[in-house]
Amino acid sequence: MKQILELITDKVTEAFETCGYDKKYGWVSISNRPDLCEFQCNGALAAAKEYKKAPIAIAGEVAERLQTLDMFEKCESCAPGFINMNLSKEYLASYVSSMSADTKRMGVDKVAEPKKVMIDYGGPNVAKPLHVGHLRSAVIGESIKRTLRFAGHDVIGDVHLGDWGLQMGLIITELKLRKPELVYFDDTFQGEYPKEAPFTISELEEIYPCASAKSKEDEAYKAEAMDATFKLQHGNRGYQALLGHILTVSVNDLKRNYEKLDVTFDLWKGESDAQPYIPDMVQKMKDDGFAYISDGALVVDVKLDTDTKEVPPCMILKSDGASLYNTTDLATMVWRMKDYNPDTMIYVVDKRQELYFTQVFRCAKKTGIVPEETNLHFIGFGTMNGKDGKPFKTRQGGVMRLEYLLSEVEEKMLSKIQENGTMEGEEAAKTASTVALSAIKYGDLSNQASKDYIFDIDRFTSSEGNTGPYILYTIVRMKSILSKAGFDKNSGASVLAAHSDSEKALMLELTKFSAAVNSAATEMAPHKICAYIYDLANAFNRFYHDTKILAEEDAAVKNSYLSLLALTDNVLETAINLLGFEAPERM
RNA sequence: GUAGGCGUGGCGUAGUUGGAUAACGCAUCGGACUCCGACUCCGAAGAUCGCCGGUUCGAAUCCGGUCGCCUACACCA
Repeated sequence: MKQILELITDKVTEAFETCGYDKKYGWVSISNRPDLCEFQCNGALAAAKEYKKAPIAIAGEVAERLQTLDMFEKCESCAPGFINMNLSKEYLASYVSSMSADTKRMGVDKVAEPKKVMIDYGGPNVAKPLHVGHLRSAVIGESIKRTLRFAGHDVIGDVHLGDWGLQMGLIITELKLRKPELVYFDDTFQGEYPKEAPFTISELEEIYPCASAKSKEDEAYKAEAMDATFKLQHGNRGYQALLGHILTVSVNDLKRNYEKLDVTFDLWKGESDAQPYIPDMVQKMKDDGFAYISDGALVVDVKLDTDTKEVPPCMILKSDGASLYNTTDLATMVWRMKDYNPDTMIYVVDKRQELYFTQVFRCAKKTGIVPEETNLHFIGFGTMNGKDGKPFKTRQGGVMRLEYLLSEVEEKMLSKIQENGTMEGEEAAKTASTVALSAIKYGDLSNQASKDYIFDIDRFTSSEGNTGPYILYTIVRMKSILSKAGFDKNSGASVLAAHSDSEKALMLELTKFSAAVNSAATEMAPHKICAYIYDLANAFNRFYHDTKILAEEDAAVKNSYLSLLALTDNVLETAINLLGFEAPERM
């Protein structure tokens, strides 16, 4: 279905042409003066230069021609040369009705050329609990994934686990100290290792920080951990079996936590999956003459003449010959290209890693790991700060676990529900977590991803203002009316011409859905969806305020109202789904 | 030091391919409704868009300079 702006632009373009002007002047935008009109065209102002004619004269000619169309209710020129347009109520109603008939997509077309997109987000570390630092990547990545998918692309999400390196050696070392009797530490053992892991997730979460702290004080301990890491990476059977257990236990726990956030991944690959590709990759870089030794380390130059800043070479191997983060990330691209051959790879990462990723991206292109036409896209997000404007910390000053943050917000929502006394028990708890998630995600996503933002729990959980709970409340209210009326939400029934200004305004807002989704998808900017949702919710509330829906006596009018409500509900629920949360039935 | 980002009413944020009176929320003040579920609606007050200059008929937006804050600058990920 064509977007409303395209349809109008088509007509205005045509009018410019028939009046003898270039069609490029016919572009139309949504009015920035809603008090004057709904849509505007500024083309006459620009055309005035080329045709050496007063802009108002050009605008007048074009407007006169447009007036003859029944698409418009009003179409007039306005000093110094604007063309102001209002759609006719009938035309608008018919457009909205066709949106309504399309109950799955509400008039949003899929992209003409779907791309295969891999999106790398999450980035949790094995054996370590998720903390608030992981929140933004998960929330933003999930939303972009869903939005691109809705737009029609083929999207694969990969969690990209941190499951390689010294941390594994540390865990093994500490485990050996505590339970030396385990068969994993018996080098002579030839049999099959137990299927059951020799630890639980809570033990694991305790072991890692303990080992990490010890290694900082105890040189010998650290040496042992490094040795364990080396053995693990060079085929020690027992250690590899342990790694398998660590992965299983940890990934199960991570899945549980991501599930609470309503975040899912198609792939649970990690750094360890990239290791087999490293030797050949490095060898090829050497053979092709890209990699050379600098200060003992193997590097690839990625500087460009156009750089205004110093871009250091991309390091491939450390001077001791060991691989590092870069190596793993590049090798990850190797298997991603080999197994999936995506058109685009997106990385949703802290913006402080931008320079690092330009190095890696350039290196990947230069060495041919990734072909020139593949799009590598870095989405850097800012820091989540506390009310003091500094990075978010617990009261004790530590890093807060994501689970605790989540339950704190849930408790807050639960107490609100209890105050209202509308529900209790399991339903109350479930609703509280649904609303809590909306508060957290909407609070995050309504800001531009690249900017820092302040996590203000009181503001985010409020049911007033531009918040998740406000949006949900608006939706719940609509659902309630629809169910009271016994209206089938998915009937796709048509809508009559607007009876009031607020109803027309609501319809106009609905027509902008397609454009909003499109720009959010192409710009990978979830905050655009938030802005749209909020505008739509407001438009609905204005309509709701001055229209008695259930009490409407004319059955046809009432039915039209309900259709409009169903469509609004449908659009809002689809939109919040793109943000990664959903609405409860009641709240 | 070099490079990048940011600076918009008291607070939190939109708006940056240049376009009409700089938008929204919170907070403040005044009304309406209290009916279809924590509400909602209408209105008022409040910003020389960090500062200076330039380009333009027109600048929050582009250019130059300047101040402030944040960040990154190879053997950590």
